[in-house]
Amino acid sequence: MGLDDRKLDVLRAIVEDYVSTQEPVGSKALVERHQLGVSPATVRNDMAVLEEEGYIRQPHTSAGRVPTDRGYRLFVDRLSRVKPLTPAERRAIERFLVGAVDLDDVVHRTVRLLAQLTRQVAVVQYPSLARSSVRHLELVPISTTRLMFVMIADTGRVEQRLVEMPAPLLADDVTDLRRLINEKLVGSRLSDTPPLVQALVDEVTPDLRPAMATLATVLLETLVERHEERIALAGTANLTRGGLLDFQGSLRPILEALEEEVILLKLFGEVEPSTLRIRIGDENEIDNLRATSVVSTGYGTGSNILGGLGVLGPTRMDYPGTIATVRAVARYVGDLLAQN
Amino acid sequence: MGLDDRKLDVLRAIVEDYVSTQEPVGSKALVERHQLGVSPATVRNDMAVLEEEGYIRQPHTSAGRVPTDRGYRLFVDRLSRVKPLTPAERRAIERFLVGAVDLDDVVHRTVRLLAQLTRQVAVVQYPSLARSSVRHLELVPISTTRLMFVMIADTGRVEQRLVEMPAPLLADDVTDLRRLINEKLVGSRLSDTPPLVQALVDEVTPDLRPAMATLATVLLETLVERHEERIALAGTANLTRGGLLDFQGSLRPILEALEEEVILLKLFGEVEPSTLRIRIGDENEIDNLRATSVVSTGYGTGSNILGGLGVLGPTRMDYPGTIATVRAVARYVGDLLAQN
DNA sequence: ACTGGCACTCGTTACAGTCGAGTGCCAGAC
DNA sequence: GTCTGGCACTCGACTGTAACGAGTGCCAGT
Repeated sequence: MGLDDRKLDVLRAIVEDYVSTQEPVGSKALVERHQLGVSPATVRNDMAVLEEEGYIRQPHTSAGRVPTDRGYRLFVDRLSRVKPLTPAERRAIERFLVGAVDLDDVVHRTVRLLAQLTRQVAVVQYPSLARSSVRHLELVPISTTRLMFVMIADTGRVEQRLVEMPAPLLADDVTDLRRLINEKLVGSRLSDTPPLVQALVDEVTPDLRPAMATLATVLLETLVERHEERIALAGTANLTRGGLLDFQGSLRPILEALEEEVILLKLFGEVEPSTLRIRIGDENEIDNLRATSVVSTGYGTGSNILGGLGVLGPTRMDYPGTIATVRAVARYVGDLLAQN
Repeated sequence: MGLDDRKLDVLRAIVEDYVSTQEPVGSKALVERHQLGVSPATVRNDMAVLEEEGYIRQPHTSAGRVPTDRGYRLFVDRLSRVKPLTPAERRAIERFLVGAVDLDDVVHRTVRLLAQLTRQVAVVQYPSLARSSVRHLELVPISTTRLMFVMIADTGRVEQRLVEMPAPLLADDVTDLRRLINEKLVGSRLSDTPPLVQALVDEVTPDLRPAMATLATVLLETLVERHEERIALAGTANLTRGGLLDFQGSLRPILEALEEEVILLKLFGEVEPSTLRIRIGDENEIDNLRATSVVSTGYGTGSNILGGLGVLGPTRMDYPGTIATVRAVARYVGDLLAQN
């Protein structure tokens, strides 16, 4: 299959024009707007080949061409160059963090920044507990049989949980439990804690064993199970840009998908170190998102990856710009979190 | 202005029909679907009066009538009866809370429940800190000059904040500070703390005074300022029901408004005890929400109001059903929080 | 291998005509 | 005085036709 350089140029031009105008692009308009050095007729021949190969298609017989998911994929993989951030964007990113007082604040600012810069729906996963380590564990007596258990992770994330104890506890007991738990668990990665937690039960004096067993259960539930993954979302209003031309007319399935934390976690939480991942249209496993593209990446301190973030938008999106922004924001957030 | 009983019946019938069919309702259809005991012609005369008074209007000359905001207002105030919950709804509400492990969980379940039952956008404010009281304050040393400060409220809400200390602290210093702060503040309502916090600085030994002053500042910031109000949202996908016929075609302004915490707080956070408030269309002060109605109420334990919750939807909504659901959910959440 | 020319397709727009739901009004009945 | 049946009228929704034009595919010529 002959996809020579010019055909690739044509595809690139089609993608760029369609992304910016939102309208099917014809051969004549193409040669006018790009210096291709050939006539419309030649471009038409190239287009016919590109269509045969499945990179573009015609919405109607008498309309211009539109990239297919496959076309976007080729564009992203081989035809686009990184678009450097504008100074304004750079400044916006640098400025967004001044005055961020805590983790919540950082995450919220980040997600809004991403939404604003890319003009798309932005998603930021809170630093995953599984990938953090324990900085401190606190037990606060609420009543003799109730404890509030608070965990502080090195990322600044705090989780708490009310625990019902099997038998009344004395203040000294609580102190003992607290000391023991902290001794054994502080500093270890949460994903490594299960064996440590198990071992805790044996470390303790027999009379405290039931209490510690209860605590251990709750610890495992809170620290290890998926429940504690949190996610922030912003920019849903951006879905309405392009007046429903994207998304074949219905925002419904997309809004529904965005409300499912499980789905968001699947999209933005499963990241490999320093890899930026792009899912275009049909490449999405989520049926509701077949009309969208997702750009996601991990962020973290150095090689240690903490969580994922990214954006979701129409397949017709400015990939080079979006990619650059997502990368830059991820790097900044990572640096910021490394500071504390 | 003569609005006799029959005219009111006609208005009620119009509202009910329009809400359920989503289409302008004409005189003939009205007498067929409701036992009004009069002819279409009579109804038409009544309609003319209702229109003159501004309760209904005609989208086009040859179309049926549609209630105006004013018409809905009259309907809500004087024409609708409370619609009892269905057993299924009752069961759903009772079931939603089983297994709620912490405050986050309660709030999330509540907001999803509300969205599901009313089929609208649901909003739940976390128990307001200003209206809670302090259960415990914890200081966790991160380094010699950094503390993590954690506050646990009686509602189960937990707030944390990283504090940079002006000078290194010893472990004993931290213990002292912790004890003192807890002694003075535990049990008091957050809105009452500012003078207490001020007094703290004087209670402490001179060498700890700078440290305490720093802490006091952070305490005030964290506890008293608006920043700490949190809000949960669900059901935005419900905005797309009725295929953009509501909302004059654009979800944009509504989605934008829903992203502004400030706006949501204004709508759902300013509640008076056990009052259910309804804002219909133009009655909203937020321009972006002129095409929507908001039903909000407070929830709390007994007379002590903790926060607000409610729903937002098209002015064309099932007011009696929505009101009943919002009330019921608020009561349940209040009871649930009272238990802990 | 590229180009100019040409016939063809088909969606878009405009316009005219019909249909019918719904109205307002009025004269007459109760 | 209030309600009703009847009737003319309005106007949006829908249908069909025609003209338009952007864009294409193909082919012969350079």
